[in-house]
Amino acid sequence: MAVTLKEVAAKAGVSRSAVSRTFTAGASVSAKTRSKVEEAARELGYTPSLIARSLATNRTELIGLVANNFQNPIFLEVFDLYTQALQERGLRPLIVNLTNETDPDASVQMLRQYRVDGVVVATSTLPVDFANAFAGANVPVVHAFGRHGEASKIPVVGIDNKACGALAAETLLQRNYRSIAVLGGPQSATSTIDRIAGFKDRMSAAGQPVADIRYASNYSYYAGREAMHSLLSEKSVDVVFCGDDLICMGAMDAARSRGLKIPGDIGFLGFNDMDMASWESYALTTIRQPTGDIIQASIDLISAMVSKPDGQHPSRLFDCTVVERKTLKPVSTS
Amino acid sequence: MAVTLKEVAAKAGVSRSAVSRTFTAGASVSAKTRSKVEEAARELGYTPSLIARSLATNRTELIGLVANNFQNPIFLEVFDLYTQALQERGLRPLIVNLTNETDPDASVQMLRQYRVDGVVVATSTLPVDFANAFAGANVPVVHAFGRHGEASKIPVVGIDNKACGALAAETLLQRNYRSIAVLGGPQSATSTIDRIAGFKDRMSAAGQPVADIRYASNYSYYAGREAMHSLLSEKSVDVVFCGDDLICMGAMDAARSRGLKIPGDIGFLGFNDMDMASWESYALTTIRQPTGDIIQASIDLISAMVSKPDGQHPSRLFDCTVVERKTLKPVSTS
DNA sequence: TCCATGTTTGCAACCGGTTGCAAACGCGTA
DNA sequence: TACGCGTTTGCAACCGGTTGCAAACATGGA
Repeated sequence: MAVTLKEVAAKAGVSRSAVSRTFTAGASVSAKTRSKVEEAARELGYTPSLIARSLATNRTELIGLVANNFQNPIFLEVFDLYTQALQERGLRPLIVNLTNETDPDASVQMLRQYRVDGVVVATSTLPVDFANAFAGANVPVVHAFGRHGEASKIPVVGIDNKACGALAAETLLQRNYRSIAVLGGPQSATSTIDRIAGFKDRMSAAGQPVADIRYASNYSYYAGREAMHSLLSEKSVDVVFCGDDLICMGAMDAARSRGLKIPGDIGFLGFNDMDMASWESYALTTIRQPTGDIIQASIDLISAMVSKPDGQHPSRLFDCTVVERKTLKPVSTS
Repeated sequence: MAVTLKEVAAKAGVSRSAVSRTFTAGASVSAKTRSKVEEAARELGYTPSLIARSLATNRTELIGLVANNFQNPIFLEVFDLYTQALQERGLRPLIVNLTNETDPDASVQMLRQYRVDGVVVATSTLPVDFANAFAGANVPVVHAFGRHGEASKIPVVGIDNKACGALAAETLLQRNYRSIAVLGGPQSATSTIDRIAGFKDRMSAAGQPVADIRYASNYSYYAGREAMHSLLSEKSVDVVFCGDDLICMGAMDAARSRGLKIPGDIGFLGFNDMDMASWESYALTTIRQPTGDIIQASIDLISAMVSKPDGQHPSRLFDCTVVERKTLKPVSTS
């Protein structure tokens, strides 16, 4: 059906190797042959088959991208950046939607079947079997947005969640908030656990209690709203540190629907700085996670691991920063 | 590196064909051979190479998914549904991020290089060359969310934008709105053109003028907000029909920042019914586009085209419906 | 026991490229 | 003109599977 190497070779009056070489960078071809081949290829509308090439070279230029947060808009940014950054490097993402139903084994299996050169897992929690499954098959894996310092050998690119939790506490303490609550992401997520740990450490260092800690059932607006309603029906607090902007927006709407003014009656501090955080109806003060840097670094890392499997490939952590908008009262200058 | 057919065959004491056949559905293998092979494969951790198989069978099970709306959260829903639906059918998406910078030719080229079985284009405007490029290579293409009734041979799955525009006009007329404005998506998008055409037809059928028509520069919150500010600085209107929910949210925030109450002072009607439309801070009354149905149908269609290239493959259109929330005043019962 | 029939098996060619190797070539110099 | 050296070229084997074909095998009936 499609035009093949052989046909181009015949038309150009050269060998198949010659054609192959004109299409592989850095191979030795004379200018004359090259132009003959290129002309023939153009006339025939030849497109080299990456499938065949992959088979011969044992490289597919395919990177598995595993994710499970298809509900959270932050992931759209992640997607956008990944697909573009990979495209720029001549790589292609093969996406796995790791929803709760599909079992991880099947996904591992399918990525191995396609002989992906490497895998980037972009979920805060990495199923442990994943690591082993790919390690067993000698496929490099990078864990983006993952937990640092795990026993696992898989390099991580992300943030220091404990430090970010501490930064959040610091931010609230500076403003003299007294009754401080935490509304985290799913309780089982390592990112949640670490952030809250960092948060509590900083609070107790300042001799302050944490008024309430609870968890949204998932990273969604609705989960945030529901958890916040449940919190407010039990007690009143001055400020809430949320584990995710989306959760925070849900929480804000819950507070507003109970007649509370933001930031007058209650303050909110988000996490991520997703695009929507700047929308006027929310104008969320939030801890910014440098998504772009993390993604760029994780692609750099996986590329390096693919080309130098035996090299050193250390984890990389980035700093978070506070983005000031309108959901917290100003820093106390007393 | 990876375990191959040959090694499994050797271990199981059978021919390579026998191994191949135990891994291809519907092939003739005795129960005894099959179990020998399966055991050997398990012990060796064998995973058949889809690359090699694709080369031999001329089928990759890869579907190109081309999109350019990586900014719009509606696309996350689209993504989620596509990846899942494809996974269920044993197909895999190969995603192309058609940003303004990347030239379409390169994307066509890369999808052809990977020998995708088919392509789903999920953007409202399909670059015309796309069609020809794939048609030339005999690759089936489906245009999801596209314009129906074009001269092009490419089947479309989507909605009847003119009818939806008329539905929007009808909805506003029923509520006795008088000074009615339209804030469309990008002016060049065919979906915008058609919706507005349908809208105007219905309005003039009722003998009503359209107070203002303008366009957001892209499908974003910010573009909507900016366009709305520009509208309100020139005139005041009773209600605005927006070409997209996201644009509508931006427009709502612009109106609110000027002190207008919704729906008291001004009404809004959105389009799409994306997840966020139901958030309390917006509670958008909107025209719902059945995204899930469209995606499912487009996958059905592309699958059919792949397996029966010569069959009839008609376009499919779905109906839109109005989702009532809180941004319009009630239907007038006079 | 022999034959006809249907099933299972292995052989070998093929899918469309890549690449090590040695032969052929081009070119400057003696 | 002959020689040596670096470049370009074609040959042929290989990547890891599939599959048409014919031989080998099993099964049941005569």
